[in-house]
Amino acid sequence: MLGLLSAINLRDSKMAERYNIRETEEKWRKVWEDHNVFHVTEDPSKKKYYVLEMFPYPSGRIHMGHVRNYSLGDVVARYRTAQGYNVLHPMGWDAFGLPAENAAIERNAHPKDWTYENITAMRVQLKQMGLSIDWEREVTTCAPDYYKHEQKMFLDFLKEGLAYRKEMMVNWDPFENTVLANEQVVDGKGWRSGAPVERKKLNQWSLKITDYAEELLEAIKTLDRWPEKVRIMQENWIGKSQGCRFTFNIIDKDETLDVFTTRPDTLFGASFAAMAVDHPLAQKLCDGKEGFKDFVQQCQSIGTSEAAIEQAEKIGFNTGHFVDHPFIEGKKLPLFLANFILMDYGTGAIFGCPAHDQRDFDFATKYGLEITQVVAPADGSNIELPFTDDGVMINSEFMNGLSTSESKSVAIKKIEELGLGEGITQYRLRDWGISRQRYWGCPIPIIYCDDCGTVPVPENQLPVELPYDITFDKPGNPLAHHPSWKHVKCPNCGKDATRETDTFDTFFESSWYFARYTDPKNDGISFAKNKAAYWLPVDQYIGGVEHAVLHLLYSRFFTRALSKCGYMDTPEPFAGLYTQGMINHMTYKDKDGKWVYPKDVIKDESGNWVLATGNHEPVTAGRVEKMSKSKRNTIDPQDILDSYGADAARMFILSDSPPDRDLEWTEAGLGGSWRFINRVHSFIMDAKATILAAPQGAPSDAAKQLQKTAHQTIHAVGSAIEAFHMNKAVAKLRELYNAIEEFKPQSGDTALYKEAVEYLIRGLNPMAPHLTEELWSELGHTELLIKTAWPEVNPEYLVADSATIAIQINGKLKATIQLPVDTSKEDAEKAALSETSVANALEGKAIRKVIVVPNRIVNVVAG
RNA sequence: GCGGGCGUGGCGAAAUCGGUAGACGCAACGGACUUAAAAUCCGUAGGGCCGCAAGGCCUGUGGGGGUUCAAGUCCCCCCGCCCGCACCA
Repeated sequence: MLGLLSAINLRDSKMAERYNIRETEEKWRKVWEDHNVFHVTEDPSKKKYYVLEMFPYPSGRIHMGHVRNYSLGDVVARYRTAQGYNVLHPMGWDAFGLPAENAAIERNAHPKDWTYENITAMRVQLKQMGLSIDWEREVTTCAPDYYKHEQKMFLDFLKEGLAYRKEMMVNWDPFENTVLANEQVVDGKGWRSGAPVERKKLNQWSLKITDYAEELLEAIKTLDRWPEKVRIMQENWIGKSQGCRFTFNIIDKDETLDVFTTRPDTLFGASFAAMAVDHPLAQKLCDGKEGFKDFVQQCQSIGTSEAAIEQAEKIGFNTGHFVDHPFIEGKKLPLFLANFILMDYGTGAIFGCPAHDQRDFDFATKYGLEITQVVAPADGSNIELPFTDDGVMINSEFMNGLSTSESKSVAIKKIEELGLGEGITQYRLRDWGISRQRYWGCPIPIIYCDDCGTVPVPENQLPVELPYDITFDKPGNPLAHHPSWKHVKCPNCGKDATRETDTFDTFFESSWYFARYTDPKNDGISFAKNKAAYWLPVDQYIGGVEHAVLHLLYSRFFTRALSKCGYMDTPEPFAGLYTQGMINHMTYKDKDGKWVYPKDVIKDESGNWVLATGNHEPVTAGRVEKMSKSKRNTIDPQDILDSYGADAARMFILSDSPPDRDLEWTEAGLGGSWRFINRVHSFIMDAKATILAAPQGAPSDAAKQLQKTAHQTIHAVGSAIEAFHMNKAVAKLRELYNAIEEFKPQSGDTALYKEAVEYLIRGLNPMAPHLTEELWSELGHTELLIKTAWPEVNPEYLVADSATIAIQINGKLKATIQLPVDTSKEDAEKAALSETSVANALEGKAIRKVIVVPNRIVNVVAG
C-alpha cells in the first residue's frame, strides 16, 4: 500500500505528463501578488465583509490546526469576494509570549530574534497555502509600533477607573524566583525547578472587567451567530446568581462572619457554618489550636486544580466556636473550616444545610451534624435526602407551605428586616489580572516614585520600549535585573524613581488586534474611528474552541472599555464565530514502545505497518488521537504542501469531516483529494477543444439537464459554505464533476457543456484556488478568476420538472416512480396503485387508507 | 459533582418539515491496460437469505419501550464515548 513516499513518486511520474502542481501553484500566487488582488480599502459603495481567523503564535512552523483554520477562513473570504463583498482578510502575529523566553533560556536565542525568524519562516508557509490575505495589513504585536498603542490604552483605562492595582495570589516558584502560570505547575511543583510551589501575594495590575459583568452577560443574547456551546460557557464563566448575603454573630467573640447563599429558603435547615481555610478569620480564630496547621497543610496539599479537589474528600476543622442562627432564638451552629469552600467566591463562607445540598450532606454525615429536612417535594412523593430540587417548605415556621421561590424572597425580606443582610446579585467573574513578571511582553507604562507614588508614564514618552540587551542567566524577571532600564527620573518631581518591570498578559495584545487590522499603519493613534466603524464588527471569526472563554471574553470587554474611552463605537467585536475541531492522527509505536512519526511508517506487502527505514521492523498502530508532539503523531504541513500542493491539502482538510468536528488526517484521504485535482485538470484539458467549440444546432435534453445540475450545484455549494458545511460543498462539486465526466456532448451541446464546466471551476475556486485559476485561464479567460463574480443561479433551474415518488405499502418501500412535479394527490395515488409491483403486492389485500405527500411519497395502508 | 455534546456500513460521513437511510469520499473486491507491478480507467458493494437469472424476501441508524399511515429525526428509560469547569454555596 502506498504511504506518503510512494504517493510522492506517483506525483512525480504523473507530473511529467500532466499537471505540474508546484509550478502552477507558484505561478498563480505570483500573479495574485503582482496584481495586488487581495489588498482592500474602505469603499462605502460596497457591502463589507470582515473574515478573521485567530492569528498564530509564531512558534516557528505552521501546524495542521493552522492549515484547517486558514483553509476555512479562506473559503469564506474567497466566496464572499466572489459575491461582491469588499472583503477584509488580514493576518498577523501574536508575537509576545513564554515560548520565546524558553527558547532564550534553553538555547540562548534572543526572544526578539527568535520571534522574528519564526515570523519570516511562517509567513512563507502561509503564503504557500495560497490564502487571500491582504499582507499589507500584517500586524506584529511585539513591535513597539503596535504595543505603544496599548500602553496608551492602559493609561486611558487608568483615567477611566478601569485599571487598578491590588494584591493577588500567585503561584510562586521559590527556586526560580518567578511567578508560574497554571500550566507550569505540575503536581504542585514548578515545571522547571521541581520546587514545591508556594502561594504568595503580589501587587498586580487588574482591569475592571467585573464592571461589565451584567452587560457582557446580557449581550450574549445578541450573539446569535455564535455556537451555543461557547455562549453557555461564557454565561457559566460570568456566573450570575441571585442570593442573599448576611452576617452571623460569632458567640463569645467580638467577631462576625459574612456568608453568601443562593438558598436562603433553607435557612431553617442550617446545621453548621463554614469558611474557607484562607479566610482572614480562620487564622484569628484557630491560630495555635491543635491540628490547625496540619489541616491547612492538608487542604493545600490537595492542590488548586479542580480535578484534584474533585477527588478529594470533604474535610473540615472545628473551630470550637458557634454562631447564632438568625431566625431561631437560642439555636447555635458550630463553625467549621472546610476544604470545599473557596475564598474567591461570594464571601468565602457559607451556612450548611445538609438536607438540601450534596456537599453539605456529605460533610454533616462525616462529622455527625444534624440533618433537618425543610423542603419536601410538591407532589408529596417519598424522597431520599439530600433533596436538591424545588418543592414546598416544611419545618420552617413562618415559611411553611410556601414554594421554594416564594420562600427565598420571604427569607431575604426577613433578613433585611432584622438588619442582618440583604438580597444581592453575585457574579463569579473576577477582575482580570494583567501583570506578568516576564520580559517578552509589553511593558506596563508606570513609574514608582517614593514621593509621588504611582505615576503614569507621560504619553509623549511612549512607547516604553523593551531593552534588547538582556540576560537570562539569573532566575526571575530579566527586566528587573537589567542594570539601567528600570531606573528613571520621576516625570512629576524629577527625583530618582523606578519603572514597573512587569509586562502585560499577552491576552492584552489579542484583545484589540482585530481593530488594529482596520488601520494597521496608523502611527499616531491605534486606529482611526471611521475605519474601525467601516470594518467592524468582524463578520466571521474562526478559531479553536480553547479560546471560548478568555480571549473572546476579554475582547468583548476591550470593545466596551475602548468605547468608553472614545476609541470606537462597536457594541460587539465578533458578530459571527465558528469554532473548528481538532486534527487527529493514528499513533504508532516501535518494538521498544517508543512513539514513531507517521512519516517514518509504511505498510509492507502484506499490509502490516512497518518502519520505513532499515529492516522494516514492525510497528504497532495505536489509537487515533489529537496531533501532539509528545505522541509524535504529527504531520508537518510543509511536507504536504511540497509534495501534494496547497490545493490538495486544502481540499482534503475541508472535505472529510464537518469543520466543527475532529478530523482524522489520513494520507490515503489526502491522496483522494490529490487524485481529484489531477483528474479535474486532465479531464478539462482533454475536453478543452469540445468545451470551446461553437455549438451546432439546439442543445439536447441531456445537456439541459446538465446545465440544471450545474446551477443546482452552485446553489447548494453557496448555502453549504454559508452554513460552514464545507464537506457537503465539496461532495456536491464532486457530484457535478461526475455528471460532467459521464456526459457525452452532442454538437449542439457545447455551450451548455462549457457553462457546466465553468460552473464547476468557479464553484471549486474557494477550495482549490490555484487549480481553478489555471483552468479558467486555459479556457481562454483573460480576467482573473479571483476577480470574477460567483456564478449566477437561474431560479428556474432549481425546480425539477419531475419528482421521484416512493411507493410504500404499510410503510415499507415497494417501488419508486417518476411523476411530473406537483402531480395531484389523486393522480399520484392512481399512478402508484397501477404500478405492477405494487398491484401484485396488494393482491388479496384490502386497501384501508392511502396517504399521499405530493412530490415525495405514496403510502398504502393495507391488510 | 455540575454543564454541554455525540452515538448511522470495514472507515470519515450525507439525509430542510417525521416521508426512498447510507449522497460524496477512503479502504476493499472484480475487470481492462501492462512482461509485471504501481498509477490510470471501467465495474461491484449495509448485512443476511432465496434464485441460473431477472428479481424477490427479511433485517438494519448504541439498547429497550412509546407516539405515528410513516421515526436516524419526536417522547420516556437505559448504556457507552467525548468536551468544558473555578466543589459556584
